[in-house]
Amino acid sequence: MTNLTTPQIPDEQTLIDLAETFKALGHPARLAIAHALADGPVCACELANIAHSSNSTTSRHLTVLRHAGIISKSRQGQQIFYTLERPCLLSMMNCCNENS
Amino acid sequence: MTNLTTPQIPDEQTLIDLAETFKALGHPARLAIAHALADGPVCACELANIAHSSNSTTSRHLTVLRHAGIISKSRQGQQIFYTLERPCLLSMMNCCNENS
DNA sequence: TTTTTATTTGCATAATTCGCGAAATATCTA
DNA sequence: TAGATATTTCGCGAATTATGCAAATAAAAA
Repeated sequence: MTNLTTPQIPDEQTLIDLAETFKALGHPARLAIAHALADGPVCACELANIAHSSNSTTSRHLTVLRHAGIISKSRQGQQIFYTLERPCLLSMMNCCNENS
Repeated sequence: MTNLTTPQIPDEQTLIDLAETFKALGHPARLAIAHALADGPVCACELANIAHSSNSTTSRHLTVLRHAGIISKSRQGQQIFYTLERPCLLSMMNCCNENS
């Protein structure tokens, strides 16, 4: 007895977690940051330029993205490098861009 | 001279539009609504149950999703039916769910 | 046309988000 | 250890978002 319809709507906690991820991507600066990381890890200082925001604001954006599991951080000497943890991000962005 | 690296970060307006889409999906109730529409159009009255919200709140959620281009509306008799305009939504949700 | 059913909007309020400067931390270097 | 560099946290005002009730709209039915 197979089910050909769309799966049931996810349970509430799953929806909350998913919403957190989408919400994290729901800001131009954070989207720019995530996009920039598609090429590989980048340090926080450079990401502030990419986000066109102050260091403090950028740091907050990075925290939001990290809490959503979209990026991770690791120290290398004086600098902190951020890494994209969601390789499918670019295809997601493309999907949202389509006109149909 | 091909470019093997990730494309340039989208221009500001594109980022703003994309961010609006992700932001629209950044709420559990709206995510539940969008997910429910994957099977086909559903009327507003039923979506209120799915969203576990009042009619007025649900109506506002629907407006947000529609303004982001994620859903569309059409009247059928007394009811208004909403239709998913982003078939890739489910795969996007799966992407965000992966643990790596 | 009046009534009923479905949906949206105005309003008020509570909660959240955004952004930056200043202060606090952490690590490296002299 | 003292100083320089990189990053994060704090404080706070401004702007935005979320939510439900009640009123307003829209279209179908009587």
